[in-house]
Amino acid sequence: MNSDERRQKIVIAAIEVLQEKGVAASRMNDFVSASGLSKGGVYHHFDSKENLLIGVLEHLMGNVLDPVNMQIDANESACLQLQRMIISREDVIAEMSAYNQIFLDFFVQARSFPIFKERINSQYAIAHTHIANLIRLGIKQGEFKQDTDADGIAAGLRGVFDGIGIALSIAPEKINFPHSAIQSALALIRGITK
Amino acid sequence: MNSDERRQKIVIAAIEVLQEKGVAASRMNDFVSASGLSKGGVYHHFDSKENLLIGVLEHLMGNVLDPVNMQIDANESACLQLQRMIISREDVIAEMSAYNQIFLDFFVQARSFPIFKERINSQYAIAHTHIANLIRLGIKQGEFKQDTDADGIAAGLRGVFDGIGIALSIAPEKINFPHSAIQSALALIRGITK
Amino acid sequence: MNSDERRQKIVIAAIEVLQEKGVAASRMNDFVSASGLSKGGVYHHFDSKENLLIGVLEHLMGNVLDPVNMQIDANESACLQLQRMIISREDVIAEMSAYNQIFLDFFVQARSFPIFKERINSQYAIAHTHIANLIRLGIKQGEFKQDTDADGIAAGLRGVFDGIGIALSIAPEKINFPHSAIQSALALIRGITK
Amino acid sequence: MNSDERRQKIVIAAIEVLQEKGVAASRMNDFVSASGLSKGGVYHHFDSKENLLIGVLEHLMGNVLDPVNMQIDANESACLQLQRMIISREDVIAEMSAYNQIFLDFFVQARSFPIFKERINSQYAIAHTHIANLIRLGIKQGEFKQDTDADGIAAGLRGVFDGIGIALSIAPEKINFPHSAIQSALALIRGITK
DNA sequence: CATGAATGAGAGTTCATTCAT
DNA sequence: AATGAATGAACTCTCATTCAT
Repeated sequence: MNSDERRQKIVIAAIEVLQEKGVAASRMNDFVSASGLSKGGVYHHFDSKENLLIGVLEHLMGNVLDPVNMQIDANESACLQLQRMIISREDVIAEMSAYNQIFLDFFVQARSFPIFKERINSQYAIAHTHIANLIRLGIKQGEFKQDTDADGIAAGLRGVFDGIGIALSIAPEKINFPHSAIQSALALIRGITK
Repeated sequence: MNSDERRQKIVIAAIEVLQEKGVAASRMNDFVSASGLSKGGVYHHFDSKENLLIGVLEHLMGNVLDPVNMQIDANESACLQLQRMIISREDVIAEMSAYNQIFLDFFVQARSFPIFKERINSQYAIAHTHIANLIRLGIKQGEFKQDTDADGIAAGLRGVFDGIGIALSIAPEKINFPHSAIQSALALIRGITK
Repeated sequence: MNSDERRQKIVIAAIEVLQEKGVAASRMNDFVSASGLSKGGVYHHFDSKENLLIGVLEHLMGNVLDPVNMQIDANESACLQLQRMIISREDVIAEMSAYNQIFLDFFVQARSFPIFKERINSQYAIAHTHIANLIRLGIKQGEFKQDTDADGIAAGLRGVFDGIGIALSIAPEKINFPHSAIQSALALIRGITK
Repeated sequence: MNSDERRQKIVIAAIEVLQEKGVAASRMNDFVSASGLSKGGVYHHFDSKENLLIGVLEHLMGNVLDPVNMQIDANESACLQLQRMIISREDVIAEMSAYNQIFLDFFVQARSFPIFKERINSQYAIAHTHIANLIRLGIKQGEFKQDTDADGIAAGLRGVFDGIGIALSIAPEKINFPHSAIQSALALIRGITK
């Protein structure tokens, strides 16, 4: 098994640990046990816990979040583009359900791990700016109300998914995921439509 | 100073620490320093870090979240009641802005502190049920679309506030809090209105 | 209640704690709670934990061990004097049963509390010397075997009582206290009799 | 050095500490210093102080107490078997002299460490039952007096050794160990012989 | 490449004692 | 005399990281 494959395996094992225990409560030993390697073996591939967590973050961001179409077509309805983005991602969102808590966790931990902060922020900023720009396009096109707070609504849209994630972890029997999240997001967009 | 006053002071000092460092990175020594007491002095009032954090949680839940009107008037417009709840809480929400991150943090940490989970869940469940019931009332009254997913939208509403909180911590210059959160929430409600 | 009475009450409450928890595991707070006074109240009467324990030790040694007749009559059978000492103390021994563990505990702890050591040793030495002298008298009188190791047998006699105490705490259903202890002690004396 | 060897070394170093300071006054740091390892090094092999003490207890029980012949020959004189057991163990007893205090200490501490209690009790019960059974055999064979209290005498025999241990720690100059203990034990047996 | 024993700074907690009231 | 909040040194234990093998 080559080095990249080993790293991949360690990261995937670590994700399982993180899902079960959360970022703050996961210990290097937990990652080591889950990896099936020895302590030294893991450290051979990731020279610190921080770097392993960054590896996890990049794996998640690369494999789960990446395949979003970030192109804006200024000549097409912004509303349709937003809806398409949300709906087309139904499968991605379903897949994300398992990782949603880890993401939220990384977000929260980012405050005390400056290196996470940087990476998460830039990733977050890209998505946020993309959505806010679509909303601004919609305002310009006259589809959305003139007084719409593009950044506020963009943040709210993101929050809808986090909120569903939280609700899922508290009362899973009440939440139909990802259907609920998509319905809430679409309702939010409807709410800013003229 | 009597015991209740002192506990209150310790909790308030701890909240400042938590705002700055987050739950996972806050050490008992930080709480001790912030309190102005000695280590033993703090332990005299809270016999473990966990209990101090529970004290913080209860203080926040009692003082910040409590004063919400949980009465439902079945003869009044559900939509108006929802809007009033959101708008009337603008001052509470503004005050909460400072605590929003701590709440989210507690949510995330709840996985590794089962005692938090219990308390947060029950509090969360109360608010969630209240909002979902209002939405159901609106559906019955014919104000909201018949196919509205009451629990999903209720979770989404909650998420809007969390999402704004996250956005605030990442790009505070873009977010006008609490205005953005309220606008997003109102838009979401508009989106389910017939 | 005057000072002496208060001290007495504190000591008696402390003895109950010591019986339940043992010397090493008993905390000043336990003594305080048991006394019914406040922390400051107990410290008013005993200015340290060590002094309180010494108070307990002296109470036990004065009230439970004191009333032994330490007179040796060189003209009377040493064997009879020894037997009388053991038998006449049957009631004291029965009463002691409750305190036996505390005594043993103090003996063992004496190693790390030099101030106990001194008091316990002197008390122990008095009893040991008395018994050893009676045995020596018996050797001289020709009642006991010439090669009897007076100090060894004296220590063994003491040990019989400690041993019964240990057995009591492990298998109380098998031991008829103080009968067993007295029978063992008498057997030991018989064993050195010509 | 492999794990078993290291554990052994740590235990042996700890025994020296316990001999010097006693169980209650021995700190983890003392065991750490004595071991020559770091704090973490010791904790790598024993995950708590309690487990290290259990390791000590088992080492002592396995290495010092184990090699007693626990066979009873119903066709041989019980008295001879008892005497042989005591005398043949002279070397073991001499070796035990150094450990006797630790044993007694563990007995006393057993009250506050329930896990010790269990292990000590079972070990104690085995030895006690063996001796009591030998005494009962002697009664049946007509060697010992009919009214002999087998459990009481067995406990007394054990006590003789503990008592000598106590006397040793208080007045070592007077006690010829293990000779005294053996003489006392033999005298006790003689005392129940017809 | 891989192992796992070892490190040590620092975490949470305890507890005899003090002292303003 | 009595209170109990407060002190702080000392305790047990944790855990990311290192390094000889």
